[in-house]
Amino acid sequence: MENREIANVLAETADLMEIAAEDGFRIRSYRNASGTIEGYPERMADIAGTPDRKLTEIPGIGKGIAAVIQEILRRGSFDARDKLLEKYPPTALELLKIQGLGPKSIALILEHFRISTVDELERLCQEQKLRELPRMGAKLEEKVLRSIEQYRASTGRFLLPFAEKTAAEIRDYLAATAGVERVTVAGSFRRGRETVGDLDLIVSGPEAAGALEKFSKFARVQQVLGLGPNKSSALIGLERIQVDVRAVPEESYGAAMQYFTGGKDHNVQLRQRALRMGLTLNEYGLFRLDGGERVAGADEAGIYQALGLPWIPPELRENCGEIEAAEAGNLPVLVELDQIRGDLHMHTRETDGRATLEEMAAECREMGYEYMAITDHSKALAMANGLDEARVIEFARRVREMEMPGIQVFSGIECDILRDGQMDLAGDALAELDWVIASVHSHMNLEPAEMTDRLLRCLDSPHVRALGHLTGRLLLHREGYKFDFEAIAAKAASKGVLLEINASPERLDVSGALLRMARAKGCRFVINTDAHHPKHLRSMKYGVMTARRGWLTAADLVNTMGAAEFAAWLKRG
DNA sequence: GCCGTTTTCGGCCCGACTGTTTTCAGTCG
Repeated sequence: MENREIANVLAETADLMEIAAEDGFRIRSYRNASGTIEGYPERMADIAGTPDRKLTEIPGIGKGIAAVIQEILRRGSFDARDKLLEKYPPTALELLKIQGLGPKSIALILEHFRISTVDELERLCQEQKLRELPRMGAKLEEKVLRSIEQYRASTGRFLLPFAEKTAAEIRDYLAATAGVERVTVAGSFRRGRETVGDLDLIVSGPEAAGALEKFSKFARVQQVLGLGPNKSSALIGLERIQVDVRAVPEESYGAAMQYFTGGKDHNVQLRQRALRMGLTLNEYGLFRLDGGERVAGADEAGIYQALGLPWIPPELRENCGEIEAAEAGNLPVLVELDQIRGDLHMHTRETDGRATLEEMAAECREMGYEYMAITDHSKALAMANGLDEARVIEFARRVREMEMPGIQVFSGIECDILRDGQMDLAGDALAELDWVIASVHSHMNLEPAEMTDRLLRCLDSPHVRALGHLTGRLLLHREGYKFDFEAIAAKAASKGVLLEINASPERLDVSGALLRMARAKGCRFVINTDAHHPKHLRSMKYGVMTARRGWLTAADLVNTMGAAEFAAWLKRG
């Protein structure tokens, strides 16, 4: 059993304990343990299986939870969890995902109504039954109905780390088949979409058809949806993500990649272009209309070339001008992951991060960065133990004095933007720092005009160098807040304030389309991970994909600069 | 339930908003 699975069991149990109104601190211990285990570099199973090692070595894991982990490793669950699952339907956990309903409300609802699904909850609201319960009224019913809508819109889509991990597992599994030469992930994942609905894999080689058979026997298959000589589909894992695997002949490999990478509209444009040239394009290749002679198909670039175009990077294939740009020779040279020289937004234990300053710095250095910035929270974020002026200054001193050869560490802050647009920290404290990101973490439901004014106002602070996770969107969870993005981008450009491309796979909150708009207004950008743990630093790749979807080049970003150049840029008054 | 230690138990994260109240519980971040 993998750490992630153990962490899931513990986190779910914590949710159930919350519904059961158990002691809050005990619940927190379970949550803490879950987080620790998820990010722990060694497998729990290995530690538990080594005679002279103890799970209690791990901070946050004491005797109680160590025993629980042992039990989970043995049988997938544990006693206290089983008892909770007898008391509450397993779907109680699903109800917790509805924004606006917390554990107390769910416990109350489950006590009074025999419901177990989101559909039934919806009916309760529609029939105005919720208001029969204490402290629940019409407003809440409306709110829950809205939340259910949002919840439904997000189910069936998946965040990139899960999609990536699943795709890699299946790719490796299929690639290990004799006679399979190539296995590649296509689809929206290849285009770098922020979330994916399903996975498309293309397989080729003399035994490609055998790989389809093998795929249907993959250990994590929940349900086989179809299995033929050319294609197999299945739902994978408890999450039931649909995975389609297609076997194609070698000479069609590029055509299949092109066809199944999409996007749909890009492909329509491309096929129309082919027709105008007396050609026809499908997933098997590019052929002459008269006579059917094959023109291209083995590799993707050959297809574009035969259509009179340079190869177009997948991230651009959304039919938003990329074919015209390709034709005119104006495709941008998109930024690449290995051009990123530093990460400028991360947290430590000083506030709500899970690792120390030194641990974060060591990992950044390990990743080959030349520089980095520590940006913990400011005091308005009380739940994260945000820094006040005195702690900011003291912490900045520690950052500067830290011994970490090989990487330059800038002192920074992620400073809250208060409701009125003022910075959460006094100007003279901010002036002590090398780097200030301004972010919204509260009052996210302001009227658009008020939110716009708030953000415009914060741009007047001379200390602000970047706007952090500008739209506030949490993928599959929360919409971004409403404001006049163009106005903010225009002012940020004129003030020389960067827009952050937040690479956290739960955010990626500034879409490619918005990035393009901002770039047209003259904005520059920084890609940051907002890491709360060293492993989160590896999310940089998602930010780069998003930047590429925004047509950005290395020159549009500041963290592609070398350390000296970036330091000089920081110092510009 | 964990931690640290004062080795046997107390501290652990809290402010603001919302909707429902009529003084506050629940939720969120």
